[in-house]
Amino acid sequence: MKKAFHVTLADIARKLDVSTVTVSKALRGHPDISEETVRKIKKLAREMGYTPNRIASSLSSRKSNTIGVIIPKVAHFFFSSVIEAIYDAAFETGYEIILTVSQENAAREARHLRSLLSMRVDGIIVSVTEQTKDPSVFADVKATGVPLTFMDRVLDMDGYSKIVVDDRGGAFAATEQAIKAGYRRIAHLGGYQHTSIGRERYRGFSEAMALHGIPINPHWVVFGGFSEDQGYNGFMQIYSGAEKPEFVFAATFPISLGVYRAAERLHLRIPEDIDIIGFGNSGFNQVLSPPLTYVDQPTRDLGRKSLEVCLDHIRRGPRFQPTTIVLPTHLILARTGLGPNAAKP
Amino acid sequence: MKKAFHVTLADIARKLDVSTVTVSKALRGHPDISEETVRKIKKLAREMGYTPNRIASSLSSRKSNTIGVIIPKVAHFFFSSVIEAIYDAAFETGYEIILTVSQENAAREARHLRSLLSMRVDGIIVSVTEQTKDPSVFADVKATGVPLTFMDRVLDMDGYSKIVVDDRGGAFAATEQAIKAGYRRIAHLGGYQHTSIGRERYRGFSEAMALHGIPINPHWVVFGGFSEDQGYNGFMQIYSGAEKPEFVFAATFPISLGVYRAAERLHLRIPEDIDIIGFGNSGFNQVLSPPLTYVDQPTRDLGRKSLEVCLDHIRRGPRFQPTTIVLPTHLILARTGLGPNAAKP
DNA sequence: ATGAAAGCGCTAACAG
DNA sequence: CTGTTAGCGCTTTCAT
Repeated sequence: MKKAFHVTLADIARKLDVSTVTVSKALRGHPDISEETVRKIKKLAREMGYTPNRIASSLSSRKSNTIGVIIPKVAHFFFSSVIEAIYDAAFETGYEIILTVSQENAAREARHLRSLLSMRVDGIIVSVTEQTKDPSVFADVKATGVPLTFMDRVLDMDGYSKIVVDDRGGAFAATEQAIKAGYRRIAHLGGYQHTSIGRERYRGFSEAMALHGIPINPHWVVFGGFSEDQGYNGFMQIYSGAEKPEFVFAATFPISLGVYRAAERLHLRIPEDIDIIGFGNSGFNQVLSPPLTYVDQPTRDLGRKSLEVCLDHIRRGPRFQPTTIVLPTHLILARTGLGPNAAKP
Repeated sequence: MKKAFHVTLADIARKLDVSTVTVSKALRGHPDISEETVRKIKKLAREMGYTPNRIASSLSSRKSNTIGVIIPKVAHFFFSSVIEAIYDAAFETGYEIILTVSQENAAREARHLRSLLSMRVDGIIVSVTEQTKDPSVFADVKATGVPLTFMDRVLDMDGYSKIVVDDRGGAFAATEQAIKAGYRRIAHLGGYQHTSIGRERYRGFSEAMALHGIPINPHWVVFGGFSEDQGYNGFMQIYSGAEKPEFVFAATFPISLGVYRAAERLHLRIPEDIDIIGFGNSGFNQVLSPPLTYVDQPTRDLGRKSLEVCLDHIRRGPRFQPTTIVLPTHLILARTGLGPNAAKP
């Protein structure tokens, strides 16, 4: 046996003394062919171990039945959870997913985008990196006419749909919860302000502060990225100041984790010395020590909805009207004793 | 503008009054073409926004430059971490990954396998589901000549490589650690015994028990699957018996989590009432309450190595000699006080 | 150094 | 119902 062997339509056609077209139609369930022939063809195809060549089929039909996805990370609960939902939804519709991982690197993101275009995916779903500022790469996609859907971390471009969660509302609720619990010395560890979620979460935070007439201490606000290390460093920076906060609103789960680590390092007890609310679940927020109160994001809905909208765009073509969908977030209280009163009885 | 517009080699050729062959060669850096022409062609290609059509290229060249991957889950630290490593390695080599997710479902796994074959991937990496018993689906792949590499959860078939971690050694070390700490009433929450990792981890466990002359209490061994719920149920079942263990060796991280949940439910303190060692990291084993001692798996190495071996198989073709690579595991002690003596001073 | 010819395996359009 | 004719966009000989 040579390199790789595959049975073709022609192989089947020859044996049955029919044309490849007949075989093609029969196998795809085209109504043209008689039941009798269909049965014979399908049987032989199975016996010969026929595997349709999707590459040839795509070239000919000018559609690949694939959706390209670009995300910043995989090994994070949030993204892996969204991805899993996208995969489940795609499986149901028969589409295949071409996933690419930008690793929070804008240059890599751009390369993946080109690659997906090269692979002639029928649509693209992208959650941009934390560095992405230049929308021109995405503007190029427009010239190709390939539908694109932004998810969670979006760019402000028209012509494309955006599926996001209610970042501002979630941040507002978290901050307000802290205020209502009695905290006044409130810090915020946020993401970069050029990212949509970084901006929106900060906005929710500051709106809640303003509404309750609490001034924001600029030394207590750090926009240092979404990662655990950045959360750790950010908290260290804040806590190295003369004035110490008693509460932190962390913009992502990894940031929260960084705060936990920093607190341990500084021998601060949570929530007695420093209390915290995070954004995003990890699957074990409840098992952390202490359990972490957080803003829950509907990750599965995000995934499913993104794919749904993307497919819709593909099907409708140019007639498609881009939409922006904002999915609700929910504050999940991990423990009852939040607040300075509860903490220091 | 119509559906989707893409510049072709012919478009470029026409403008420059050369043949498509020349353009194709120039763009691929074929030595045939003069520097002069190459420059002109590349320049125009860029200006016209040419994106090579990989589908056409694949059909023609009979290689897709893609690797198919089948894994049981994404939203789990272990798998998402392995995947991320595969993606990084693939990015460096210019291969694209076609990831599929079986969701621990053997039927779905089989469908994904066919799909990958249809997409004419150049190689396949698979970690089988916890249900997978029938190797015939994978035997079919052999007829196609497409290289396949098993990863972590493997099937015993020859002709294919296997990249695994030292499950038995890790399980042995964990169990022995417990024994040395003074525990005797030792339970095991394991995976199904028809899976490679379920078997190997149990084997390591029983070998350690045997070596130290500790009889295995059959009521304290449950083979109930790898998930959190299954861990929870398994522990509940064990603990509902008359005799209670004082230590559990959990075969996966989710199982450990299930034990944490069950312990909380039963108002058991860890480690005072029930101590535990798990298998696999989650990224926050240290932040759990209490921190979890565990057998660490080299997830990134698993991913990189699998891709490496797969590419090797592709390059060498039939001359390739399948290998089995066993990567070392390490016991990571989360706290010093493991053991009944430490726990009850 | 360049190009003409011949397909890769399949599907769309149209005839019969 | 079935088949013929033409490609899809690219690469691979093999001439020139």
